[in-house]
Amino acid sequence: MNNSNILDEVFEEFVGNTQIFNDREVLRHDYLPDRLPHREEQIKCLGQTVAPVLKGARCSNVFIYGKTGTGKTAVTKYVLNHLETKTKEFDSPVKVCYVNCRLIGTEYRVFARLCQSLGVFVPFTGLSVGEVSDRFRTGLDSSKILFIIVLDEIDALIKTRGDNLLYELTRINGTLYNSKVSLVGISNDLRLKEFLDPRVLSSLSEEEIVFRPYDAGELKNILFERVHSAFRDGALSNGALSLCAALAAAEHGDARRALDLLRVAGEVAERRGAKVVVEEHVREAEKHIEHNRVADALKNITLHSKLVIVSLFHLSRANVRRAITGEIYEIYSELCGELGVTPLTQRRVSTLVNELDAVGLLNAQVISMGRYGRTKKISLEVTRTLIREVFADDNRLGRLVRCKLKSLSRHARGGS
DNA sequence: CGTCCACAGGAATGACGGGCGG
DNA sequence: CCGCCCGTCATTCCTGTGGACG
Repeated sequence: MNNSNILDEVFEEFVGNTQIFNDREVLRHDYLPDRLPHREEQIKCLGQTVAPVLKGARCSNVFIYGKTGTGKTAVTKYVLNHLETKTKEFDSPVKVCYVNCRLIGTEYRVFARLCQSLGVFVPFTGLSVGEVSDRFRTGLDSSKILFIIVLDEIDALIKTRGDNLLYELTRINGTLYNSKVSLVGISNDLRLKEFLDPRVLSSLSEEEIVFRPYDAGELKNILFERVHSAFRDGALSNGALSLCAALAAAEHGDARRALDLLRVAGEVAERRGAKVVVEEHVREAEKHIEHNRVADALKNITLHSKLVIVSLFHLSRANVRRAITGEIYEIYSELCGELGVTPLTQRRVSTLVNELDAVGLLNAQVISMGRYGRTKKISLEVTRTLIREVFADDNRLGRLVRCKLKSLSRHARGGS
């Protein structure tokens, strides 16, 4: 076969590939469609709540909650986008600022973000929180507006930083003369209320909107809405569509998940050179997504967290299914020795374990062994094959994964 | 029924790299 | 340049505790 034949094949394949998608962007979960099925009620409710700003009055604070992928962010953005275009029509002094608290991360940066949206300059570090908050306050008051602040994924911020920020924001109106603030808080966690100061809670939830999970039928409709623009005609089988909806419904009623499944299934089909996306591609997509999620998580943790994982890897290889903190720390220390790195304290490793638990790379449970103390039983939530695969690229870690450990010989017998 | 293990996990503190305003 | 503050990571010190064992 000569070279031009090979190229012909490659090109042929690529051209064949375009059979599946029309526009895959439509399937991204951050894509904002112009219709949001099964959320009419919430749209109406939020719309009614914010409407007063069109007449120059402050609107009530709103507290929105529901699990991931139930459309909270989409509905909020949808309503506020429409509100903003309306305000231009009416020429009302309304401004909206959307903040994702999980990405922004700290109180300081939230204030910085708010300042930035008002055109007030603040350095991204260097000032005291009080200073930034003052600048925000004066900047806000002098711009004479109705300011709507959307705090998305508010639970992430509160769990790590407390409700200080919310407390200040809910009270800020008392110190303003020319401007007013309204808050829209969005939380994935229903129990968030328990973490909040009652005063903050009552002020924040002047209005409440609940987003229930979608059921399989609703998910199917949501997907269906986007299928026409996303896929070529006939490139998606009905079975594949239903399966995506069913799988996502079984999990949390998570639309984001359903969209991801559908998009990846399409990509799988494309790569296989198939003309139609079928159930099997969806199953494949499911594995694919999970695999990537875990591999990414493994890559994006610090060296010491990786060493904790490698410790568990070795224990699990020696048939210790559920290790305890002490065992892990021992092996971890040895691994550090191998690398010539000074080990962290057990206290620190303990919180690393908790963090890894939260990400889902391992499972940690506090248990009491009575006479023999109180500790955490820790087990790996990742297959050993995947760990080998991910760490193989890394020189040092690859060696650690392959090597034999002295301290392990003692545990090898014990088992359990 | 008390003891006591092997830690859990909170609080205080510090080192460090970044960046301020004066 | 200085003194100050930030967030992050880590250490040190600490008090708390479920339940098997004696």
